Amino acid sequence: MTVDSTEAVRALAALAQPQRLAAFRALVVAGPQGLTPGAISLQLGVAPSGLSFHLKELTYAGLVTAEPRGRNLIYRAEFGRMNAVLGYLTEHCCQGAACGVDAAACAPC
Amino acid sequence: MTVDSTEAVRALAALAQPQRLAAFRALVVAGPQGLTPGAISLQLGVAPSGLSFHLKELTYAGLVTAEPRGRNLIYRAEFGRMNAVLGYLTEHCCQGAACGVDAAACAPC
DNA sequence: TTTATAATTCAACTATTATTGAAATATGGA
DNA sequence: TCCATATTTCAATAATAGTTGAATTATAAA
Repeated sequence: MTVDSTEAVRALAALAQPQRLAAFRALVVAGPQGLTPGAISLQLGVAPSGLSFHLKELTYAGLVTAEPRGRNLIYRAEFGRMNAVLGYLTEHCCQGAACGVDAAACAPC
Repeated sequence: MTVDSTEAVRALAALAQPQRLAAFRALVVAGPQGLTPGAISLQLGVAPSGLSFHLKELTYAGLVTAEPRGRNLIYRAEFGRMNAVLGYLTEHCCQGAACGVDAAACAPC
């Protein structure tokens, strides 16, 4: 999976906000099991309506998905998309220059 | 070199704008030689005053530096910083989950 | 010293994004 | 059916970001 520059900008914008980055990180930690907005709201101490706005931004950027489950929604991080964004940045950060990337920085995955 | 979440947000915000991402990419391609604002302005077709604003954002985020040279400025991409941002995202994208990162995505560097 | 060039700064304006609280929608359980 | 819970939507507002063109600063060259 790859991402073009417009999609990259969208994803970067989605993550470029403290609460959204925190929400995304929480979803990353939660893994495939995902989290409900209520759980995220509680965990981060953000108002539900504000969180809903932010989750919509992340969804629009393709970084998370939502699945209805009873009267909850389960939000999950879209790891494939996030990796595609990382791929875009890696590729365009290194083009035409020895950029000294430490392979170890990639290893934790 | 590493980056905390505040610095990561700052860098993401700096790149989350089409003209800035384009300017940064141009500087990455230019490598250590760097580019003057005039050259970037010409290359991307952006107004000098607008470009100056955008370059200031990138500088504030630590992603570029400026060095005076005669009556020009030479802007250069800060590869170390960019890699630190990539490191932050990689680390926090993978935490607690098998995220299926393709090692090849890291290889181009 | 004067002139031309490179870039930034500033002010005014427009557009986008974020926050808040109240109202709406929908589901599950009593 | 009725009530409580989970979440979203909406409207109003506040804050931040981006654009434009004119003015400013500083350097180099004539």
